[in-house]
Amino acid sequence: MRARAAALPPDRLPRSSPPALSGVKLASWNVNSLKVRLPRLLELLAEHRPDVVCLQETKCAAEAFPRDELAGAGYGFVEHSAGRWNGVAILAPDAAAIEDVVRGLPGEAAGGEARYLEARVDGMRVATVYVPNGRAVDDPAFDEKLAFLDALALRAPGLDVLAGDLNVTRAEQDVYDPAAFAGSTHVTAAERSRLGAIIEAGLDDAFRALEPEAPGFTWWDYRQGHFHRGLGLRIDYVLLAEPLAGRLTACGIDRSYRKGPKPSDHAPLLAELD
DNA sequence: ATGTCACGCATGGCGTGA
Repeated sequence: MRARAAALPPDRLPRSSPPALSGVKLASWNVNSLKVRLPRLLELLAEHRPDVVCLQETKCAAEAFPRDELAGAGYGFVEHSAGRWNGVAILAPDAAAIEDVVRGLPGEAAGGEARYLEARVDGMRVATVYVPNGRAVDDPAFDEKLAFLDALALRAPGLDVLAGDLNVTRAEQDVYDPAAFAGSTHVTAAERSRLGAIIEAGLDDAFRALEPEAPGFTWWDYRQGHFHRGLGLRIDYVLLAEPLAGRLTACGIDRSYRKGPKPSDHAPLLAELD
């Protein structure tokens, strides 16, 4: 190795020390129960070694968090939890590097639902979010979903990274069969315009920025073999403000975590910055 | 084709949410 390197012209010699700026790897995953998904999460941490992990639907009370197991995997965390429902968390290898934690989204109607958590990690203002499902367009929960998205758009300019389950498809290409979703939540103009406002606030859609054509589904219904039939939705996002957006080098969905034992109905989304 | 999964209790079966 040394002999080969020494044969290179001086300007192409390898650096004698690592570059001052190293890459950053981000992950976002709706785990649909941290307790049930812990083995798969530990698998993901070992395989990808992300620098920041945004989790949603932990469904885990704060006192029940698997602190020791995560520490054993080399991760610290902060969480915002509401017992059996919802729940979000941010993980990072150095717990002390997770600072200025804010639980809850300013302006949200039901802060006790534990759908939003912010922290500064490695100098980045990072938020993890689990937007309300909305149930049905004629349900009061749908109006609450729209109000939550409005509040998110107001907060967006203060963020460097917004990652999570937005429960909205950005466009028709993010839906396996738009006809099958006629009249449903997740595809309406009201929801999409609000997601558009979040992006317009300065947060780039990392996956779509790199993959203009790929479906990029992140969720598949557990029923009817939808995953194996390719019937999914793109409802999970990593959104990046500048200058991070300009450093984006890769973004993808690791569908292997939607397979195998005890999968979540969501697959993790991974992004790399140089 | 409301066909799966996860929660927690009115716990070994059901209501609720997704």
